Amino acid sequence: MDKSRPGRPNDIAESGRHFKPYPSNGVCTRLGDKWTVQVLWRLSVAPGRRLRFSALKSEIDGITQRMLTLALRNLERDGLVVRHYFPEVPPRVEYELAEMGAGILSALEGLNFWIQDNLPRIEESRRAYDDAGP
Amino acid sequence: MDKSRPGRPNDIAESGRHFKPYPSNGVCTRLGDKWTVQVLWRLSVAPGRRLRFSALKSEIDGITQRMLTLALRNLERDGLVVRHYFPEVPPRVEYELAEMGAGILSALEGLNFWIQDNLPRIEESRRAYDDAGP
DNA sequence: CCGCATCCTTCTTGATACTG
DNA sequence: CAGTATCAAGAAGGATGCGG
Repeated sequence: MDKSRPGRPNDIAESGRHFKPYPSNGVCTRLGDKWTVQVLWRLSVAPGRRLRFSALKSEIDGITQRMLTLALRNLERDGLVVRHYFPEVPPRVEYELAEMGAGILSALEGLNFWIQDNLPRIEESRRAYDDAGP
Repeated sequence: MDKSRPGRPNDIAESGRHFKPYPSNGVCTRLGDKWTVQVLWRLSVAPGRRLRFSALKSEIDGITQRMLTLALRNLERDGLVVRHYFPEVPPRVEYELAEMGAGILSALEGLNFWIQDNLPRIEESRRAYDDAGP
């Protein structure tokens, strides 16, 4: 299990066309990460459910090239997104929301509504807890 | 913004009764972490929606005292769980699932079903992707 | 344009010992 | 029993440079 290496960052996560996927591969973990749901959402509202890499990058505020690439690779690997590569010059790559990708977004609607309805109360609870403070 | 300290771990996250909450405080981030949903789930199926700290700890396989404490503190702060402290000897503490805690579990049902239905296909997609590559 | 490599920082989790 | 404190390690995210 390679317990040998000391505590530096891993910096695994890719190499060549077939990258090494994230160590944490649970579905919920992926949905909880910083960018994945945003990527799925942007694709779902795009015409033809497709967007170029650069379009995604400019629509998602604050994402870096590296993190967008990683998110897309993991989504592709899971079958939630399809990658279309056009070997032109300069190259063009489009990402398309797959059936399963649309499905998981629907499955998230209930949670989405709940959060919209309850976030104010959660934030109030946090304020109260913090004010009671140390 | 205190950029001074070099790249060692933070080890923030608590101190005294009022701990310092996780920096990432989005609801989805919390749900994506390793233990929170498990804790909510165990409480929801317990009689009276209540369990002692030690009961939770023994029911959730692999969780450490530290991580259980942190998960419960964050849930309490968000108003999803209520902490009942009994100053006996030895002390007893019970955690109760609050209304909002039950609500978020219901909101997660759709996602839960989706994952059950689609996990086999996701795993197959992962195998195919990994096999195709180097 | 798209994306990989490298380096670095921050966040999250774990192991262990100790206490009211 | 139910925590706190401390140390350590692993994983996620960001900045930047290079290349087909």
